[in-house]
Amino acid sequence: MPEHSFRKVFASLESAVPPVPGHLKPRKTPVQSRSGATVEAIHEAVVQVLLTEGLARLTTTRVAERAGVSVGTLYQYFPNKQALLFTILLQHFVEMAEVIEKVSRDRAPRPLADLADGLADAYFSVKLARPEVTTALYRIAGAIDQVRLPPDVFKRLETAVTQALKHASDATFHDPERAAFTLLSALAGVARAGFSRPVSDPAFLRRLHREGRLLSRAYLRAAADTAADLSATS
Amino acid sequence: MPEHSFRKVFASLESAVPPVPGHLKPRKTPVQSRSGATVEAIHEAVVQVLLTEGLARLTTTRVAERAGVSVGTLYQYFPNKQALLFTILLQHFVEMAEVIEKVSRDRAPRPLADLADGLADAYFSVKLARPEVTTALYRIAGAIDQVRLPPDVFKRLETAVTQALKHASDATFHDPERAAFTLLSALAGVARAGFSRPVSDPAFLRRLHREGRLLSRAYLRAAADTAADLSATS
Amino acid sequence: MPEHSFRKVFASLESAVPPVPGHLKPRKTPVQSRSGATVEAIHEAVVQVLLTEGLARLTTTRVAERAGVSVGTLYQYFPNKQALLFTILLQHFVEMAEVIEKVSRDRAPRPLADLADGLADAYFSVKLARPEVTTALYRIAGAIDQVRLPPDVFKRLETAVTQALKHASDATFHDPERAAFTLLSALAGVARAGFSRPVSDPAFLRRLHREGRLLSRAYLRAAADTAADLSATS
Amino acid sequence: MPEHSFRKVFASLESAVPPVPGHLKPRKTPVQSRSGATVEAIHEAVVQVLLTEGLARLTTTRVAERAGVSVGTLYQYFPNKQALLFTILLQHFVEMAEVIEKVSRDRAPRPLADLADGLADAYFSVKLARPEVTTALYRIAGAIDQVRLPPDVFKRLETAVTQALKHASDATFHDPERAAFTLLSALAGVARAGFSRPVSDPAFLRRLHREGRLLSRAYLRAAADTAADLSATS
DNA sequence: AATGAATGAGTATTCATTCAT
DNA sequence: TATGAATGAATACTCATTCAT
Repeated sequence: MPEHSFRKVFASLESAVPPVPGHLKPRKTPVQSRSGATVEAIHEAVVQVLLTEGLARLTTTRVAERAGVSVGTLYQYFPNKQALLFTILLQHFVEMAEVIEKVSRDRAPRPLADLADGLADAYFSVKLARPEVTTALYRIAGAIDQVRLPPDVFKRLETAVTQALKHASDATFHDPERAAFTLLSALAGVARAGFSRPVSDPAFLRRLHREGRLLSRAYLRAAADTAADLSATS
Repeated sequence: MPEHSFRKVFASLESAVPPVPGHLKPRKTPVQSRSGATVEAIHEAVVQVLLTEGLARLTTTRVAERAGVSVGTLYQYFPNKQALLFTILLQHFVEMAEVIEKVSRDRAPRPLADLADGLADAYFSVKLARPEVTTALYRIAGAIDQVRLPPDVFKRLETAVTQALKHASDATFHDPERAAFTLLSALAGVARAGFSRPVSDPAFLRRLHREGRLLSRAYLRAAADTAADLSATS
Repeated sequence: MPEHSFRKVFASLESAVPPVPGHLKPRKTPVQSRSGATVEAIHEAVVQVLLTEGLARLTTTRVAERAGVSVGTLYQYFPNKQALLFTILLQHFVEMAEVIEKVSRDRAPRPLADLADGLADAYFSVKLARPEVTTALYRIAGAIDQVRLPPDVFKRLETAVTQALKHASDATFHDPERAAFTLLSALAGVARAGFSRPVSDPAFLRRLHREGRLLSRAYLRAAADTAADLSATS
Repeated sequence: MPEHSFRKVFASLESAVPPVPGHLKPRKTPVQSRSGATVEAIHEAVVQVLLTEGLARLTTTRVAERAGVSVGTLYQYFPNKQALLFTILLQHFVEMAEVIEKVSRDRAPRPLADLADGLADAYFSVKLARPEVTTALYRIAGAIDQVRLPPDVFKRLETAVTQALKHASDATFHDPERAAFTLLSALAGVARAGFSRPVSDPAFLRRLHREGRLLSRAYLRAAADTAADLSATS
């Protein structure tokens, strides 16, 4: 019985920032086709500028330029610079959550080892989908961590993993939230270290993925209520 | 035989930046006691400003003020603002390396489980020594991820862990560098996630540490050459 | 015989700006009822925005929004933002002139005291009709004092007062323009001071009016040709 | 017994703004001679830019340029643009207050007519001292009236006039504050109207002054507790 | 050595105005 | 005619860095 649930870690973030900070919401919903394209172009421009110029040189003007629009237009869709970064980070987290949710959803319980692989695969599939984008995201992270992402996003991720853990056919978790937190953090650490390099080498990234699997399996097996103990009592 | 050694991960950083970028070296070596005190005061001031004001409000003038010296004096010891941040980060890494080196140095080989705990303990002992400082360091990280730390520092850390792994009395590693890299990255991920919160709760930090141990033991056991173990049993 | 007529004061403004600056004229005369309504709505919107948001937040977009039309439409009726402010100020002056003209028009000569009261009453009746509008107008004043109102407007006001002074049955003015100028300026000063407050208190405004009367009577009596009267009696 | 003293007019301003708004205070007190000269140069530059370019083109950069310093230096002495305008306006009011205080201070009671002239003379002496500065001040007024001058300044002015009125040897005032308010407002109106012209003609300004005297005498005589009534009772 | 005043490039953001639809 | 998305010039303010004293 944990005196301080890991769920609190994320919960504590909630008080600091309202669920969806008003000043970070897009100003207008892009309904017209042109608008949609513009927003997309700006998104991509942020990534490009981040990759080629770095966070320090990421100015609103530069992003607009790269996107082929005027600053004014940029500000029509994003209330401020933070929102620019925020959006692409948020999008990434949502993507991640969706993929992880799939691991256990609509599926029969599976052996823990399978789940562990599934989680690692899900995690790295998103990270590896567009390596440059992932790299760009790590550049951003520091600049955002003040005005944090809406805690919902974190919670959703954590919950997705927690759910997956409950789907294990051959293991139970005393404190699944804690395990979910640690697993996610560890995978994040490995991914971050791997992507914190100017260039991403495909072969290296593949190995990174494999290490992630190894880590996932090993940690989860260790964190589960040891079967050994249970069988011993019988 | 890895087609792409993990050592390369850090080595690849070398090309981007000269080993010890000249413009980040302290301008004068603090030989006099007064100078030493000044540098120390500035160090501490950086941490304090970071903690109380945040990265965005960390200006050279403010740091100088807090340190009780003039900006001019600050620039006598640090060539630029980057160097200011750089220095305290570097110091942290050196500290970390020293502690990890102690794990295996001048010691007889030990069981892997012991080593795993020793490494996790070493890692968290540094992180938990001054939690606020650790928090401050994570704030910085993003800001200097452009001008990276000299790869030596990373390599030294990685090497320290690698050496420790070789000290295992009951396990061998096919690719100890890889294991060292993954272990360090995973621990870093857990620590980062734990400290990326406005307030650090001692109880939570203790649990973080315990999770680190669990992770360390589990991963290392899994990463070790299982084939050897199997042949031993036969 | 004044070596420098007070009429010149306003006349001197003429050289600076063409009588009715082309770029401030409404673009189209609102002949249709719909157009008339639109212009009226914009007028009112300017006042409302000014009152609720302040001059600094008076943007063309905001005015259009408040008026329930698009910016484009606004620009169909007003060539630029200046014109927007200009128009409502102009309207106010015209109103004022009309009311003051009534003081003496189609009326038999009256005692100066009566006229003085009449002028003050006229002046304040306009200012007090919609106190919030008056307040809004003072907010604007500074913003357009560059591109001044067409001097005609001032002249018309001054002339109206001058005419009234000539209607005095018991006094003559050596330089009625001068007296008109001073009286108008003084009343304007009192009104401005009174309205330059966040909130308008009805009781206070009533007293303001009374002071205006007192001022008007006192000044006009003093400014009238007392010498002539005295010599006449002797 | 007025149900709403005129003193309230100014008092009501007090609640809106703290006596000396922190963000308008000069950042550093100019102790060194160079600093003093710099501040003075900036002061003068504000006036010059206002006169030659107008309020709309009064930018901090432009002022700094005109003053022969960098923007940075300007901001070393003035926390923001408002403060720039604020300062010269404040200075003007202080000057005005000082001159008006002299009218009655250290003086034996005098006839009301003398005092009236004295007040008008004081008022216009300040306005006419540097006509261009006065003109510049009127341009500013509009831009400031949001963040008002510290009410102390107004009160000091009002008090000075009130005191003077009490020094009349041949008249008493039922509500001297009210009279002070009206007189000041009226004089301000006349001055404003006179200076709201591109060019100031000395001859015209002289006449303005004379009208001010006339107005002052006439109003004060009328506002005083009528001697007629008193003599009537005797 | 120390100081801190001066510098000025750099940046986020606004808003009047236009014009294709 | 009406719309409102797009434009981009303009501006207040900051802060790393220098250098005369």
